[in-house]
Amino acid sequence: MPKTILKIALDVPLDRLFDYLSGGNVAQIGQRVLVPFGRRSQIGIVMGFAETSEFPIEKLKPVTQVFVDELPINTETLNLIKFSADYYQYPFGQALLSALPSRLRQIAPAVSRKQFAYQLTEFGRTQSVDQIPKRQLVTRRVFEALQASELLTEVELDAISSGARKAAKQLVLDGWASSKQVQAGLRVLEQQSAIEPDLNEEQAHAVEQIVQNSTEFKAWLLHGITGSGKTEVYIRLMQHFLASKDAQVLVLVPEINLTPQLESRFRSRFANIPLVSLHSNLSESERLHHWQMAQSGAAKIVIGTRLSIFTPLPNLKLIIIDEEHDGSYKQQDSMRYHARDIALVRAKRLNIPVVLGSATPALESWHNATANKYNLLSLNQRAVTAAQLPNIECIDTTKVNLQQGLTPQLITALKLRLARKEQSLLFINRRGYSPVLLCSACHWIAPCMRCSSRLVVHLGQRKLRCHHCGHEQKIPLQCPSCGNADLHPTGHGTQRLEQTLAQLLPTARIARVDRDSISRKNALVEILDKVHNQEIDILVGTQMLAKGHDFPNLTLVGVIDTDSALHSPDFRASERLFAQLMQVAGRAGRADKAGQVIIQTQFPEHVLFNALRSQDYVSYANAMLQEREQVQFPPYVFMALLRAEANDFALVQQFLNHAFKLVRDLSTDVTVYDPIRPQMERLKGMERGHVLMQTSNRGALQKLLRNLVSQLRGQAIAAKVRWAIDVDPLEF
DNA sequence: AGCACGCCGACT
DNA sequence: GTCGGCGTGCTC
Repeated sequence: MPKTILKIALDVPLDRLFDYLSGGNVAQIGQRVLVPFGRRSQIGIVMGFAETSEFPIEKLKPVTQVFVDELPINTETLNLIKFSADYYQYPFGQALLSALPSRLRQIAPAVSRKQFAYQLTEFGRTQSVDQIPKRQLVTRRVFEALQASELLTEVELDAISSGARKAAKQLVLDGWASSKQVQAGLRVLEQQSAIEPDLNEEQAHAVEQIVQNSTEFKAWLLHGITGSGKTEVYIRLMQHFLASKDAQVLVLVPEINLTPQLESRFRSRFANIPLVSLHSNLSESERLHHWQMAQSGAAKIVIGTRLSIFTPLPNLKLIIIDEEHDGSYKQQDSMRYHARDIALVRAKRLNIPVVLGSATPALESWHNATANKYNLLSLNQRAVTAAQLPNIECIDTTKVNLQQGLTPQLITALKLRLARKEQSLLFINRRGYSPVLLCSACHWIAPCMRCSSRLVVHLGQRKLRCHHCGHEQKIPLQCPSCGNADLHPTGHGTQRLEQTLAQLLPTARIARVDRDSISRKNALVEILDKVHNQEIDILVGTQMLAKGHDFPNLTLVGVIDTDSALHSPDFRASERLFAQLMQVAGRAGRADKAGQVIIQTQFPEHVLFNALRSQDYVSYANAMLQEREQVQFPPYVFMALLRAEANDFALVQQFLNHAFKLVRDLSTDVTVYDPIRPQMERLKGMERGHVLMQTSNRGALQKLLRNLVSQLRGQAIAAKVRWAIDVDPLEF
């Protein structure tokens, strides 16, 4: 009996596979297919074969099309996604399809597209670069590259410059070059790799340890203070692994902002090794192309954001997770996975090493390191030996007269840098002009109608804006509550700080970096270039500035207001704040100049600042862990949230009460708490609530969640609210 | 999730 | 008389 039935995963919120007749088509596991589903067509992935079906055989439909020209997804990737879907209580088909580039979710064959490639004509070969005007730099470089190479594809041209395609087209018009269509591939230009810096003893030790254990699963926690040269350790490791034929390395980075930076550093050091990036700033076709290069094994280095943890990589030999503590590794909608945790699972299943790098490891990771589940490697010296640690001081804002929110000490320090022609960075985690619009008469505050939040004043556009739902409205001329015309923007945001500085220090050249000023595609790169060229004296910005950027002439970092995080009800707030402040402090004095960090706070004696002043992650982490253990918080217990939202809170409450009772009856090993409302009670017009489940027994929690989800799916009330399970939640 | 069917209220 | 509201049910 031939196996004529295909078991197919579809992008539907039903956690099962669907049976189809193969219809004579030959398909492999992991292959993409098109099938009829209800009245429409759907893309599916073949997950298995069978001879019989539980479903009435006469109702089975045949698959419409098998995309035989595409590589099937390998079983390692399928199994990893299956594990994730089970662990995070998410329908497998949806988890699988959402891990693919969007082009592969669309109903069209996605064979690698054709692209144009250029070569010199007979005439072009007789020409010299000196005939091209010196100012047409890109054209000159493209011409030289064409001289050096037989054929250059568009992707290869992109590596020269963003204007290189245009220059190549012009060369065709001039008769110097010709173009033709070729199958998209991935070659690299022959060029010299950048010079290798020497490693210090700690770096060398770290590399050696991992290299000596390179063929088995081990989790390495690379704890290195800012400037200690973690990236150089990654590069040496990659060199080692990539030396064996076909080997692939996956590097995860927290945000797209950091991708181009690391990408160019890797490209300069791995000039002849094919590298692709995977992040949401790519166009759909770029994303597909890069993904397919990874899947085929052509790309040896893959650098990407969290979603790239699910990329099929046939010869994966090493996973590196940079800034492993970063919260953006956790997806906050649909399947709420943590890319770092999935990376650990993937490495373990492949029996390969995984390296977690951070200056301030997540407490979960630190806990695992101290419990010897992870292997700890410490980098305590700054890689540039002359570089000194910054001097950190807290200024008590209750004891001095503030000038527009700035302490005299900070202003003096800023003036000193200006006089010395050194640069400063002011860190303030609030976008906009001021976070609150306040009525001086009745103390009315402009609220967001759709969220339980306040509207932020944006003076530039003369608008009030909600940073949670994006709602915008005009700034009212009088108080809607009492009619008073005296409305005050209260508190400080980046825009106001920028304005204040311009008044106080009229000679200073100031640049602001936040989501508003960076929305244009190359804006951040342009500002950072200006900083490097000493065209900026003071940078004002949000946490976007905290990460990765290296400014040798920056010697002062000011932190304006972080007190709200000190007393936040979120038990992870202080961990996050500490990591953030360590990171910004690390921006100061990276080269041969000692840095100064000034923190303005009402609580200068807070333990967090004491730890920060001595740059002592280890003691602070241990102290935080002790606290967590006493009150039984993660990592000492495992948590899961049942989140729900609806227009009408009564429905949410009814649903959560029902779920609460279910959980109570389902498991004795898991503690369940009464439904409560999250910090953001209302978001985008939806009333929200959640139920917290907690246990020291991960297996019991998994079992409970499986039962809970299957029971809830049948309930009428569950259809009236939007609900989701969040395993190992980061936000409450 | 879509997309149907289905049974009740105000409109050309 | 029908257009359309969203409840309910199904998809191999």
